[in-house]
Amino acid sequence: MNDLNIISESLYQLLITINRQVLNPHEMMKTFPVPPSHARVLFYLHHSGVSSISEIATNLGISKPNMTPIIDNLLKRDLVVRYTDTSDRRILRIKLTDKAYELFAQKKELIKEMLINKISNLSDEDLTELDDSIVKTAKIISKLKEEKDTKKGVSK
Amino acid sequence: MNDLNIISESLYQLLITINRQVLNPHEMMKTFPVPPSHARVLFYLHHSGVSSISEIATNLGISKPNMTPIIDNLLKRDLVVRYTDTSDRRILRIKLTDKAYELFAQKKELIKEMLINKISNLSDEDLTELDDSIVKTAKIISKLKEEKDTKKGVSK
DNA sequence: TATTGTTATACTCTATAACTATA
DNA sequence: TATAGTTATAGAGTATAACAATA
Repeated sequence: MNDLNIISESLYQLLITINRQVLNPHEMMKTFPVPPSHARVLFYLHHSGVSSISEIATNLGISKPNMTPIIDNLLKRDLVVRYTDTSDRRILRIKLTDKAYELFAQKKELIKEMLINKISNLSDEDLTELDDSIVKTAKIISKLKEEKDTKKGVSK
Repeated sequence: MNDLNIISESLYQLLITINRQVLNPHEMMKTFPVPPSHARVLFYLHHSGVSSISEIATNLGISKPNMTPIIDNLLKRDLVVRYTDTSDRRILRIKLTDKAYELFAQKKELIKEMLINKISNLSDEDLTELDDSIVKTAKIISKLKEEKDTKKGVSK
């Protein structure tokens, strides 16, 4: 029988350490050519695929009226396309463009370069152990369920 | 000889997985009773101790004029105290109050409860392996150097 | 009658330029 | 002359309430 309290403490410390020493989310968001809320919408679409405006708003905790200028801005920058759902003409579907996918690929490479730079001073022994423990951690964490509202339309 | 490219890919995937499945930084920031920039100042002070206004501004990428209302607001909420440096009367030192430290302790407990809730469905075997790999990962990551500007006063 | 998304609007957060005080 | 921090101000981001269109 495991002590969940101890494991959650370890996990908490890991999260703190990562944010301080590896990748600060705020710094990462700032590398995107759009404001933070807009970048969050892009991340959401990158992960979830085509989504309605309400679905994005609910899952990201952004107010619906605020979505209009955000999507307008992303449209202007050719990062998303917007089209009406044929079966329910109230709903607008938002989809990332190829340009957006390219942007994500570029950012990923930049982040990886930064990570390489950070870990390059570790000993070979540490690197081997790090790779092993990272893969194990990620594998188990990916089993955790992700809570998300996947309804097409979304009530309050 | 390790392949840094492969390890950085593993690390990148871990960061993505954590943000999606474990703890979203944006959600965590929103639980603080102050705007995001104010919460970032609190985090900075919690980690770095007493700091000057310029030091905080430079390290967090916040403009100096913007620091004035942020510190005023934190003062009003009794989360920081402000006092003049005796050796250089231009400099204001900012320090967290006991109330702020209590707030951090409370938030930590809430996050740990949330983490326990998330991992409680894992098998005993997974939990044992998770704890082991987390501790190993955190130990090695904590060896990475943290870049920070520690000058008292700070130029551009 | 309920839901999707928008408009109108006010409030909050933020950055740039010009300033005062101290070194 | 340079630096710490502030004031003034305009712009960007956000949320609440009321609305039009569709179901």
